[in-house]
Amino acid sequence: MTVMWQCQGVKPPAAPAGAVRQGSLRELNLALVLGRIAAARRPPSRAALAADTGLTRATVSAVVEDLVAGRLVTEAEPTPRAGAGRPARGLMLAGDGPAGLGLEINVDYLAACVVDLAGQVRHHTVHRADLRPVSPADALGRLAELAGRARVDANAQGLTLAGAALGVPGLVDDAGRVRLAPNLGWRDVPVPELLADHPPLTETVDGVPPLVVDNEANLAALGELHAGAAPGSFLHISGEVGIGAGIVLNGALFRGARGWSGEIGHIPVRPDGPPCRCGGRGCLELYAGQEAILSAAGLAGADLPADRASTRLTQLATAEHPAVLRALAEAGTAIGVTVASVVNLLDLDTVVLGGGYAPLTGWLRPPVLAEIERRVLTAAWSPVTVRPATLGATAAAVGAAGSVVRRIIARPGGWLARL
Amino acid sequence: MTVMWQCQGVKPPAAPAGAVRQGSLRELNLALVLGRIAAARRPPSRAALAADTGLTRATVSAVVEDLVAGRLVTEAEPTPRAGAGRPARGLMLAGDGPAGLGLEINVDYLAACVVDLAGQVRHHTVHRADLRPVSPADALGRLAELAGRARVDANAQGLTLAGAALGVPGLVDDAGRVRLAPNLGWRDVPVPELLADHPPLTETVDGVPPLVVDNEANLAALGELHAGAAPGSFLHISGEVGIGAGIVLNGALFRGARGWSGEIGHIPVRPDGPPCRCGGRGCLELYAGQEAILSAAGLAGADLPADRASTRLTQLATAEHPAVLRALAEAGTAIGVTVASVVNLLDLDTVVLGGGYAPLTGWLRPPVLAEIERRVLTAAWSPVTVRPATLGATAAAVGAAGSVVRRIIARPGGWLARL
DNA sequence: CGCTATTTGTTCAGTGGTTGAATTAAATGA
DNA sequence: TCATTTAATTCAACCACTGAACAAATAGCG
Repeated sequence: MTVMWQCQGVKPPAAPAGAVRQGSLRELNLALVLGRIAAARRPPSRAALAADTGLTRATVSAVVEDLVAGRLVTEAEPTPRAGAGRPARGLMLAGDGPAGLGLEINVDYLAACVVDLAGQVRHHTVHRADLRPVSPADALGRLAELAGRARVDANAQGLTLAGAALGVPGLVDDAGRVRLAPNLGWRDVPVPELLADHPPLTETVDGVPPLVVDNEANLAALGELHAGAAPGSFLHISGEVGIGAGIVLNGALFRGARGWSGEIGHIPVRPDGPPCRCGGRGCLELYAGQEAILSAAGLAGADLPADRASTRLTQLATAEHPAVLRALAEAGTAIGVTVASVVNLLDLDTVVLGGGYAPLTGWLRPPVLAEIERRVLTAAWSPVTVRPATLGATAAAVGAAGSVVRRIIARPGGWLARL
Repeated sequence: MTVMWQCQGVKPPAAPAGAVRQGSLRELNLALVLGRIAAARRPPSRAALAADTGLTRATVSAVVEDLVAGRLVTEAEPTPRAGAGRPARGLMLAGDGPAGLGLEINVDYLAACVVDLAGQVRHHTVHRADLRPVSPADALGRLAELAGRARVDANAQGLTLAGAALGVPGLVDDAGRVRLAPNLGWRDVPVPELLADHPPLTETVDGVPPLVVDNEANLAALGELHAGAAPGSFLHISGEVGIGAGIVLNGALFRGARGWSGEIGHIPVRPDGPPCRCGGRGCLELYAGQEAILSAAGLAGADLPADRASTRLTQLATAEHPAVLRALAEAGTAIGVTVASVVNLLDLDTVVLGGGYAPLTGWLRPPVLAEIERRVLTAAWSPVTVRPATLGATAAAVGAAGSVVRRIIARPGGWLARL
């Protein structure tokens, strides 16, 4: 049987860096103009784009024509603008063109969502189930079903899915294989092969396989990058059962030499502390992981599902439950020590608390900031912002879908060539 | 008086990202071809470049013509090559074109060097002096004198200086101002203003001021990137009086949001450890800084100059002096704990020990590797290499000069336009 | 020695894409 | 109503790359 559902991991999609042919020029300008349209707060006119990019109005017109023909851009209706002169026709991202499918497998739920070019979430399904006892093949089967329904819904809305991304709570290699997902109990799961039986969700576009598998913390950070008002560089920490981080540098996710960056949960906080299951000692996860916080708060036996734990902690903290407050202060201090290391190393000016940490930001922020103040050499000149993630619990799925859309915006040539 | 010696810090030189005009195309291909020539091990022919880049032979010929006219490339003499067919004419970087001037101010010496396009060090002067009691203005005056002599020597060799970079052991802001250089005793030193009195070393090329001021650890890492066989991403740790790090990601130095990345010396190793002068507690510098190692080795009172300390330690370690061996093992463990954090976070596969650590690598490596093994989640699948820097004590100056040359190679358009 | 095969480098017409100026389009305001 | 103003399109000119044909320079072979 031929593999119908091609798949890959996180290897950069053949970064060109090669010859700059004649046509590359147009491709670059398509990306440039589309990027400006996407980044603009209100629909810009062709003339404004010309002034903004430095291209001629003639060129912008030609480029925009291509983008409109490719259903990536539409003209906004009568623009309410003052002043004399012919009124500008605003340009905005099309709401009925290509869209991205985002998928997520987590410990206690599956999720699928569809995001259009403009970043709107057009479909969203969450399927709650404890997936630890389920085999990877079965879990992926259920996910494919969810994805199929998402596709039908998207098509009904006039959208065309142009790719999909899947977030998993673990390490993924270049081939899309899940090397290790401890909290899910997966090890060396060949996602591409297991999905080969299922019908493809989309066709390959521009050499990019329709499904990209990535770490959920990475995808959540990407979601934050493109949903929130986050700056070009920040650290996104997701506190779930484990603690993961996505590092966004200069507007791009940094994946590391092998795509395994962001393992912040196993940064040592106290090198001589208690042993961690990773083999090290005194890892952050032992002080600020979900289990650690719950047990410090005296809620160890409650056995709450992951998303409930955070809600419960928020309730108790709001009620000023002393043990919970103490547990959160301790966790915040540990996070702060770690974040101080990261900021000293990378000089980031923003830290986003995501996942289960997001609702707890009010209690975690003070100790985190205190440690940064104490330990970061440059803190005096340049304050570090600590803020909650703007996306909710589904950040990874939305971020996954957003990453697909983002790639289209960054390289529209591929999508247009497909026509 | 007009400022004759323009200056700036580390802000990226107006990253284009803007319009891709007609001419940009040529500029990109100039950079592409020149980059391949620079990266090739033996002088490639035009035909080989065409095959390599994907451009046509016709285009490569035209591009090369421009590069030769601009003195960036020369034809190698009769290439000893076998096989039938017209013999290829190899192309190599010109040894008599533009060159970079690298400068360094450190605690106990000043240095100036000139590096040509091919990466050869064509001039090198070190002026030893304890600069702590000297005023910044005087120190910079002496440096300007050194630079002037370097320029004369370079010109005598037929080289044209196309820019300069200055490394200082401290934090530098966008304007080239040294915000803080603790070991030098500098604070808020406006390098550009202080150098305004001195004659300019070069003219502005392509909008880039002739002098760029940067942290010495950053420049040393850049030097390693382009001298050593280092891969695209690595961490370069310089152990001097303080401990600095340069982070190279995907072949580019990562500077952080404000250019202050790499402050690895103040990453907490033991959050509750002894207080550090930075205000934190248990910083790496307290366990692996030069003073810490010397005092742990029982050499505290020796008061050796910075570069002698490392030599002395090497001698004693070679002689298996027990206290020294113990001190190095402890320092290595502290470095290892910190490096493990970094590798967990960034997934780097190479760590370079530079500065004073380079000659001590034999003793530092085992404990560093041991900590990585224990604490890095992905260590089992992907080994981390720990190796000494290939450049010696002058890595920063050479790296500074190299960074100038590197910019010309990356963007030859600017240099060619100057003609 | 001369011929062929082979590979390198150049020349030249053709084409795609941007430029700049002129032109058309559509509104405001006196 | 018409001048003014700004937006968008049209079109000849130009720049850089492409592809193919051609010239150059060598090795191998009879």
